[in-house]
This record gives sequence, structure tokens and C-alpha cells, in this order.
Amino acid sequence: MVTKNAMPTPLCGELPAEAVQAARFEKARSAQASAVLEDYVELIDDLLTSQGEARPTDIARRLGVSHATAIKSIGRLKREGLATSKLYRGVFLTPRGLDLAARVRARHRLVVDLLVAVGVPPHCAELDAEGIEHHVSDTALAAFARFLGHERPTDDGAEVE
Amino acid sequence: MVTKNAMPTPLCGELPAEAVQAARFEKARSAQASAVLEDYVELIDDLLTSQGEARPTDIARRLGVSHATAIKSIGRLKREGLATSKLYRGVFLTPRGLDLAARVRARHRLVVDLLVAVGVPPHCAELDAEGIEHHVSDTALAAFARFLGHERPTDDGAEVE
DNA sequence: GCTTTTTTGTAGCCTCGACTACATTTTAGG
DNA sequence: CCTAAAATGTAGTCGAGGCTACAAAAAAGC
Ligand SMILES: [Mn+2]
Ligand SMILES: [Mn+2]
Ligand SMILES: [Mn+2]
Ligand SMILES: [Mn+2]
Repeated sequence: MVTKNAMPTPLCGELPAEAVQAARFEKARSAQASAVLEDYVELIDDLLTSQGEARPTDIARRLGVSHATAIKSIGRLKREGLATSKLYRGVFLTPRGLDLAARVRARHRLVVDLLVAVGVPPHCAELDAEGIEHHVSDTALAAFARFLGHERPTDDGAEVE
Repeated sequence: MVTKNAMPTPLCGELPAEAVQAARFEKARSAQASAVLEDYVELIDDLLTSQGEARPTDIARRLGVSHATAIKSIGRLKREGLATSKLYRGVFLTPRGLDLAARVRARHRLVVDLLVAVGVPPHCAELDAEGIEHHVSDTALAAFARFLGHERPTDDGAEVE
């Protein structure tokens, strides 16, 4: 039913190979655009849970960037409705931010588990997953869960079969 | 060289979580910085092989960006010593560019194969691999090859047969 | 309470990768 | 050959995400 597309085989309704390829790159670019936001919400949620608060300075240190950079990115989080902040009281996640954080964390773990399951050394899996995670689609994620024998991939109910 | 702190040698799991995490993010950022270059050389090599030439316009169309964007990026490829170009004669790869292209293509294929092997639908594997590939380390790649049953995954040219 | 340190925020600068608009050059058509 | 179309290149703008340097406010120390 779907395309079998292993090479230049534009079965997707007569789409030229160029368009298919362009769409692929476009998808990767789009994923990258949200990568920073995803890492921030995951980390903020982390800090809120473990420390009870998420201060810009802590966020910056954990991310390995300057505090100025972190504050600017937090500004973007706020613009996008993912976070709020109180002066000298740290950063908080909106419901949307919390939801995103939960999905991002689950995805991160699943990616690491998958890498380890296919033989990647755990330490290396952790390293690579930080970048890989942002490019793993829900479909692939579901496949990962199936491969790992998890019976409950996500709470999203996105099934592929 | 461990005399930075009073702490003994961190055993890659015992060191400050902050530093580990920061290093992880730093590695992901670094990988992303070369993602565009990698996609360009892979595509240019593709076009040179299949079409005999790699024109900026073709490159732009395949990547789904404007020709101005492509030309600017090609400029960066040239600055970095990966490509050359002749006016109205297209873009060519330097030896370094060719080498990079070969490695990038092999990695791309291996990533797709791995995804398919763990149950990701082929079409989806193609899509996701475009972004994932840039974050897969040599170590992980070797693990992928092993998992797929490939014989001796050319780890730094170490021939063992 | 006053001073010092830490934290937070701003301002200004950079590169990269995207875009549009315009200019030029080559190629193709008549 | 001369003109129209296509390809190529330039210029200028933008936002994102880095940085440093400086300014101000809060927390900590004394
Ligand atoms: Mn990440
Ligand atoms: Mn993560
Ligand atoms: Mn790619
Ligand atoms: Mn690729």
C-alpha cells in the first residue's frame, strides 16, 4: 500500500524522486528546528523534578552554554507557550511544556534502549541518543518499542501495522 | 592529568552529572554543525555519479531550498576544501570531499538498514535516517554493522579475515 | 547593615542557513 | 544572429543560537 521506495521509486502517487528527496531533507530540517526546544523542556522538567526548581544558571551549566544563551532560549520557550518564569524564582513549564517534556523523555529513553539492544555500548548510546532522538518519528518509535518487547509504546496510541 | 579536583579519576559514570550532560549536548551540537555539509557532499556525489554533473540548480531542487541558498552553502563547501566549481560547469568534489561522501553514504545506508532491521517501515526509515545519520558515531555504526551480520565493519581499516 | 558574590538580565557581535529580489551570463529557440 | 529562457551569482534581510562584556538585582557573608 505504501511506497516501497528503496531507491528512486516514486510510488507515492507519481511524485518525482526530487520531490521525495526534498521532502526528506525538509523533514530533517524541521526536526532540527525543534531540537533545542525539546532539550530545554526535557532538562527543565528534569530539574524541576530532582531539584524542585529550574534556574537559568543551572540550565546553562547542564547544557554547556553561557547563561546569556540559556536566557535567550528560555525567552523562545516562553514565546512558544512552553514555559513561564518568575524573576529569581526559576523557570516553569506550561501544560503544553509538561506534555512535550514527557514525550521527549520517553522518546529519549526508548532511543537509548534501542541502541543498547542492538549492541551499542551504553555510554556511547547515551551520547548518540542526544542528537538522534530529535529525528525519530512516532512510527519508528513504535517500531522500537515493538522490537524491545514493550507492549505499551506511548500513551498516544499511534499504531503502525 | 586528573589533578583538576580533589576527586579521584571519574570512571565514566561517576563524574559530575553536569559535565557529562553538557558534553553530550555539545557533541550533538557539533554533529549538527556538519550535517548540512554532509548532505551536500553526499548529494553532489550522487549527482556526479548518476548525472555526470552536479549543477547548483539541481542541488537546490533536490534539497528543497532556493538556488541562492544552495550556492551559498556550496561556497562554504569550497571554503572548507570539500568542493570546487567551474562556472556553468557544476560542482566537483575534492579528494577530501569524495572521501567524506563515501563515508556519509555508507553510514546513511547502514542507518536505514538498521532501522528496517528493527522493524521500521522502509519508507519511514528513509525519512528518519536523513536526520539520524548525522548523529551516529563510528562506535554505534560498528555496532549496527555487527547487528546486521556484516563481516568486519572496517573499523579504521583493521583487516581481520 | 553593609559589602561581596551569585544570579539574572541586556546589549552587541558573530556565523549559519534560510529567504527574496535583482543582476548577469550562458544556453536555447526562432 | 538576436532574443527569450534558464542558470548562476550577488546583495540584503531574517531568525536561531552561539559568544563576551557590562549592568542590575538578589542572596550570602561578615
Ligand atoms: Mn537531545
Ligand atoms: Mn534528550
Ligand atoms: Mn542527512
Ligand atoms: Mn543522507
